[in-house]
Amino acid sequence: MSSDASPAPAPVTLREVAASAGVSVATASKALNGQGRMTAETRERIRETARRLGFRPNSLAQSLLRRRSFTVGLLTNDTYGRFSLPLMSGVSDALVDAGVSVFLCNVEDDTRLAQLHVEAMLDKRVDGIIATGKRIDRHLPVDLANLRIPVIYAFTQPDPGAIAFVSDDSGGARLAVEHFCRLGRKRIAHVTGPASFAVVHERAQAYRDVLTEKGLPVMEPLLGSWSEAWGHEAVKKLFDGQGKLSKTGSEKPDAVFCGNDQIARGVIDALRERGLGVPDDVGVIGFDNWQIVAEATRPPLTSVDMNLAALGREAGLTLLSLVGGQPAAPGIRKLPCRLVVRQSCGRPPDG
Amino acid sequence: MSSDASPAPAPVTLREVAASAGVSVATASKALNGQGRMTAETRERIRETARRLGFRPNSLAQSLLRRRSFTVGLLTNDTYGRFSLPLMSGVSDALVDAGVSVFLCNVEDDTRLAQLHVEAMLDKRVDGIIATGKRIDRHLPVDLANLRIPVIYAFTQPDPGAIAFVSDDSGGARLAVEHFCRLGRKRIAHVTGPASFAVVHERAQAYRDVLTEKGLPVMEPLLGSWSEAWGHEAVKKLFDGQGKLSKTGSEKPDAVFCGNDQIARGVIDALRERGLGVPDDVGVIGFDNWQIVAEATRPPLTSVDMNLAALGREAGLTLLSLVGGQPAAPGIRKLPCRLVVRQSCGRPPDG
DNA sequence: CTGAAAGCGCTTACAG
DNA sequence: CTGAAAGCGCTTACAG
Repeated sequence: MSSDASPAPAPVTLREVAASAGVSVATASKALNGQGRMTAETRERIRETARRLGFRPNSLAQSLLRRRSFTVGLLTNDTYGRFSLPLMSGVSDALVDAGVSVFLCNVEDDTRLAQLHVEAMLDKRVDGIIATGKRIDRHLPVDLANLRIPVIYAFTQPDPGAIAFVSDDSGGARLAVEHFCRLGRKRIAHVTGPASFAVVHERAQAYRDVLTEKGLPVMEPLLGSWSEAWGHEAVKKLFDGQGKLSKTGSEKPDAVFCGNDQIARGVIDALRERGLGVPDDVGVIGFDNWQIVAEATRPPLTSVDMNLAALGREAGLTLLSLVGGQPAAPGIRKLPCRLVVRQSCGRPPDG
Repeated sequence: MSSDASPAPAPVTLREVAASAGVSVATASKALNGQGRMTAETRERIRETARRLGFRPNSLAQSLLRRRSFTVGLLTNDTYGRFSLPLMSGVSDALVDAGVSVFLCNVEDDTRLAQLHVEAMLDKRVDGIIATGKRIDRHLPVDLANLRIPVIYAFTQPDPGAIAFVSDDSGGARLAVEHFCRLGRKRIAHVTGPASFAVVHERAQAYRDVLTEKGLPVMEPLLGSWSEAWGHEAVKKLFDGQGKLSKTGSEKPDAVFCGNDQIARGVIDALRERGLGVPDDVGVIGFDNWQIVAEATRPPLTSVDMNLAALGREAGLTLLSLVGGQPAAPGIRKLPCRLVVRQSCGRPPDG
C-alpha cells in the first residue's frame, strides 16, 4: 500500500529460495538460469520453490556481475514533444521485450541539466544512450562524443562519426509533390517554415527537383513561420494580385505543398474564406501528419508522416545490437516517410 | 565513440582510486563520502586522486547496499500524450535534483505490456512508482495495490486508500464561468464532451452552481465529442432556431464555456463563419490550455490550464518523501487550475 | 587516524 | 550431480 507506513517486507532472495529447497545458492542460481548440470527433479523442485516464494532476482545484483544494467538513457529536449513522443514510444516498444528499460531525461536546452542527466545515466551504468530532439539540425546541449557506451542519435544533430537515424525529408517532400502530379495538378506552390531550418531547404529542393523532372513550373518557395497565421498570409501572397509562376505568368496555384500541418491548416482555412474549394480548386498537402490537426482540418488533410515511431524502433534495436557487441557502420541513416492520404487533394482525374 | 568497436575502457573503480592514493578502499570510501575520521590532508588527497582519475561510484553497487536504487517508474497509457508530457516533465524535474532517475513505461491499454513493465520495475528495484494516464476516471490496466514500494497516482484513477493528485476540474470550471460573470456576460452556455467522462459532469455541475449563485440563467450543457466538429455543431444548436435559455426565453448566448480547446476552436470558427464576433458578440473560454491550439485560434483563446507540470512536481516530491520514510495521508488531492487569459473574452465593461 | 572483514544479492569458474 | 569459494563495486560496523 502506498500510504501504509508499515515496513515493507523485503523481497525474497535467492538465499531463501535455496534454503527452502535445501540446496546451495549456487545450485539454486544454476537451476533458475538453466545453467550447470543437475537432475531434472532437482531443477524443477528449485524452480517450483522459487515460484512459490515469488522469487524475482535482484536486477541490481545481476547487473553488477554482468556489467550490463539492461537500461538505456533517452535524452530529449522536446519537452512538449509531438516529435519526441512517437519516437520515445517506438524506442520503448523495441526495448521492453528485451527486458531493457528506458530512463527519460528531459534536458530542455539547458547545458547544466543535460550534464546532470548524462552523469546520472553514466553513474547508473546504462548500457547505452539514445539522443533525440525536436529538430534534425540542432545538437543537444551536451557532448556525447567520447562516452564509453554506445550512443545513437535519432531526429537530432549527431556528432561526426556517430550513428544517426533521421527522416528522409527530401523523399517525404517528393512523395507529396509527386502525388500532386499524379492527380494532374499543374501549378504547385510550396509554403514552408523559416530559412533557419535545414529541412526547409531540403524539402524545397526536392520540390524543385520533382517539378523540374516533370516539366512543370517551379514557383519560388514561400518561407515564413511554422504557424497557421503564416498559412493565411501565404494564401494572400499566392492568390492576391498577379501570380508569380515563373513560366506561366499570372496563373494561380492549383495545389499547395505545406511545410507542416499547421501551415496547411491555415492555408485551407484561408482558401475557404476566400471561396476557393479544397480539394476541387486547390489541393493541399501538409507535413508531420499530426493526427489531431490533420483530422480536424476541413477537409481532413493529406500529410507526410515521418514514421517517427518506426524511427524510434530502429534506433532502439540498433542500440541493442551495439550493446550486444555487434559492430555497426557510422553514418546517417535516412528512413522513408509515407504519405497519409485524406481528402485535401481529391481523386485522380480518371479515378 | 558510438560506432567504435574497440573494447570500452572499464570505468575506474574505488579500488583503483584507493591504490593510487595509497590507502585502503574503506578509507577511500569514507573520504569520498565525508564519513569516518581522518586527517584533512588524507581526505583531500583521496578526493584529488578520485577527481584526477575521473572516478564515479557505481550506482548499482551502492544501490545494492543501500536498498535504494534512486530510480522510480513512471507508468502511463497516454502515448501521444499532451496530458502526460507536461506531467512527466514535472515529475522528472522534481526528481533529477535528488539524483533520482525516471523509467518511462508506456503501457498503452495493454494488460500484458503493463504487467511486463511493472515486473521490470520491481526487478530493477525502483524506489517507487508514479502512475499516470490520459484521464482521471480510468484505471491503468494493471493492479498496483499491493506492491511493497510506494505508489503515487497522478491524473489517473487511483486505487482506494492510495495517494492521488488530480486537477480540480470543478474549480477550473468555476474560474472560467466566474470570469465571464465578471466581464458582464449574462447568457453563458456550456459545450462539452461525452457523458462517459467524469470531468464532464464535474465541470457542468460547477457551471450550474456558479450561474445559480449569480442568479443567471442556466442552460442545459450540450454534451458531444471532444472535437472541433462538435464545436461547429453546437453553435448551430445554440444559435439556430429558438434559444433554449430556461429563464429568458429565446435569447442567444453571449458566452460559451467549452470543455476543451478543440471544441472552443470549433465554436470560434463557427461563430466567425456566421458573422458573430468573438469576443464582442460572444465570449469563448476553453479548457486544457493546449498552447498550440489556444494561440492559433482567432482570436487567441482564453483557457483553463490544469497545471499538469506542477501536478507532476507534487507527485514526484511526495513520492520522494514517501520513499524517504515520511508518512503521508492517503486520499485524493485536488490541485488548483488557473485561467490563462488571452483575447477571446474581451475586457471588463469598465476596463 | 586507518584498515581488515563482512556483506548487499547474485553468478561463475573450480573442486569434489 | 552438487557445493564452497571467489568476486562484481561498494559501505559500514568493528578492531587496532
